[in-house]
Amino acid sequence: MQKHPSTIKEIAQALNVSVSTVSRALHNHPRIGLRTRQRVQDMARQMHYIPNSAAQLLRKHRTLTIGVLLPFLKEEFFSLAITGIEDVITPKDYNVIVSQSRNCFDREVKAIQSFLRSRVDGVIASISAETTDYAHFQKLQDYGIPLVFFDRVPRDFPAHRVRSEVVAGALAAMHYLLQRGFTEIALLNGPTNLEVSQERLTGYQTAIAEYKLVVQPDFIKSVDLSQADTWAKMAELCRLPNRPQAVVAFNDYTALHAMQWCKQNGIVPNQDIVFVSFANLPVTDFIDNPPVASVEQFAYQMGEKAAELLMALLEKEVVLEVEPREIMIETRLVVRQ
Amino acid sequence: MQKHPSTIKEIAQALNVSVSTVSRALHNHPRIGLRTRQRVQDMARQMHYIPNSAAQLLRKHRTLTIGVLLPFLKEEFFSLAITGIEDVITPKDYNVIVSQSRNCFDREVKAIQSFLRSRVDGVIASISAETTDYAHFQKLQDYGIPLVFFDRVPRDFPAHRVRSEVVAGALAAMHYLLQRGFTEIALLNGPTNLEVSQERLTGYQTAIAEYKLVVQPDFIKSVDLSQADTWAKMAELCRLPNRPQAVVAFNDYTALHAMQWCKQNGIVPNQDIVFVSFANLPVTDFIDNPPVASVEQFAYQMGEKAAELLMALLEKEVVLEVEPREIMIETRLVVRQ
DNA sequence: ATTATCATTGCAAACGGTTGCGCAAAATTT
DNA sequence: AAATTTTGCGCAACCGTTTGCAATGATAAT
Repeated sequence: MQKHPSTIKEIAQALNVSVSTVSRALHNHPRIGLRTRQRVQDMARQMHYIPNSAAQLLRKHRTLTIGVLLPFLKEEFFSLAITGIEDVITPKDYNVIVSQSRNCFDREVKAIQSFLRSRVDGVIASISAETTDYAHFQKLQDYGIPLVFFDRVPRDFPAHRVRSEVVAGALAAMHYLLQRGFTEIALLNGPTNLEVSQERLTGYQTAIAEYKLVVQPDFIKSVDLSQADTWAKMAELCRLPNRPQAVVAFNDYTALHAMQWCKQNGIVPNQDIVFVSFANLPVTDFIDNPPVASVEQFAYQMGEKAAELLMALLEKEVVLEVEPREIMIETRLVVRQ
Repeated sequence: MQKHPSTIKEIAQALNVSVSTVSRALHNHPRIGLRTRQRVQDMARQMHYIPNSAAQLLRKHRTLTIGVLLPFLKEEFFSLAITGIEDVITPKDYNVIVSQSRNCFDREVKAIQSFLRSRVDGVIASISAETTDYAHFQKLQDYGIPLVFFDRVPRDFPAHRVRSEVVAGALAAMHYLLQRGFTEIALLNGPTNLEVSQERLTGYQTAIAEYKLVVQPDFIKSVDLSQADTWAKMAELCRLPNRPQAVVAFNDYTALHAMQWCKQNGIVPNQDIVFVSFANLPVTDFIDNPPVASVEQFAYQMGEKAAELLMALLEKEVVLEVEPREIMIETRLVVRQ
């Protein structure tokens, strides 16, 4: 076998036909005779022909590749989402190229630039904890590259988005705690630039108002999603004269970090302080004393929906200037035991 | 701004020079005058020029893209490895396209085919639990595409590989248990097609021999790495007349699955049956009662080393027919508390 | 003044495909 | 039997870049 995969030109020579005939035969073009078509396809197989995507792009202006940008692959939420995306696009012969921002703005920008260079057909993104400037995403739009945000969608940037019903989820979480009789509930929220943080806050505040209680500003903390910051904010909470009885955490990792801190500081999680979180990731199955309840967010489905929306956008040749679509994924409070 | 990123041809027109001049100017070719070079680069910036990688590939026969194939992204071991890979290749302007086999042979083959179509420059792979046929990998080799296996390397297929010192790790794990006085130790091993399984077995057997004990075949189980199978094999182990006092598990997930089964069947993990595992993943930090010891495998470093080796292979124009290189990564037994 | 040298730049052919159009032969219609 | 349609295939341009080679004008050497 040779170093380079064979080309249609080589197939053409071997069969003594033109390259255009080979190209058409391989695509089952109806104007090519059945006989020739067979001969070409046989020869292609025999010569181990593999189409060169790059060459195809050059003519067709599509790479059959989409870029996926997300904060951390190691967070199960995102790897599940990727799987959802894969399952939608692979059957359509698309490929995905992933990049992690690791919650760092610069890396995010670099990733988008790289997507641009490889001329991805579309992008699915979940923004970093630091992102407040959206010029890099704007650039995608300017070039007409469809963009779908999921989960960590930006607050002030209009674009297609797939979100979960966080407000409802936060409400459910709060109702659960309030019904259990807790009144001192803290919110260990995420970065304020994320809409999903804002929504948690809304749900939190609404529920407190419903119960005619008063929101205590000290109980609302915003963490940058690092372990260190979560620990710091937990310390602040526990230093308050009225220590919270319960904590609603931004996600499972935040909750687990917070619970870690508790254990290291003589506070028994879910006993001294009750934890409720978002995401309900499979990893929590392994944990003996997980948050007592978690708002399931269906990561896989979010990935699926985001990919489906993107595929739909790619389908229509001209991306007509539709207003950004928003797809909501239900959430569900899962109470353990 | 326009729909398509501008091309060097457009830049050439705008400046009334030839495309070759533009191309050279952008690459700081010494034969282009300083003045022209400046004008071109300024104009390129102004017109938001982004090189088209596909077009470059066509000429240069390289995509600056590598394919990474692994079983599951959601397993922290692999997402850490990816991060290691990224950190090595991104500075060199390479991109990674990932595919999950999900331990399924067909998916693995499809992924490689897709890599081939996109003409990746190289491939880093960790094989699926099902893989015993290596024709798809052979194909890569035939086309001269460098291939580096890591962690889950095939047993009977010669290729570059990055492995950890599993035998030593298994020995350490066994020594730990034997020294604690256990004699009835089971091995909850992985699929036999994986070299890493074989190595665990070797370490296991060696240690038992060292202690003048006799290997009990019933104590050696091979699981397909699914939760269901792990549960089944644990059930078998516990049904034995002489139930094992300790279990060495293939990796953290296997251990956690096994411990789950124990809890559901009235057996207290690490008390009735002591668990030792491989990998020592960060997730285990969140677990109250993790395996008492774990053989740290340095996933990130494995990714790094694999990427470095691949880069080295890509560097040398002609991939001379060197014998497959093998890089060993140390392991270290971490005993908790 | 003539020639050799050098610094710049352009021409044109790739790279591997796709596709509109044209043309001949075969099949069909009148 | 002539006119028309259908069928099957090739020609050639093009996608965006790179690059060997030739061409140009300016400068230096003779």
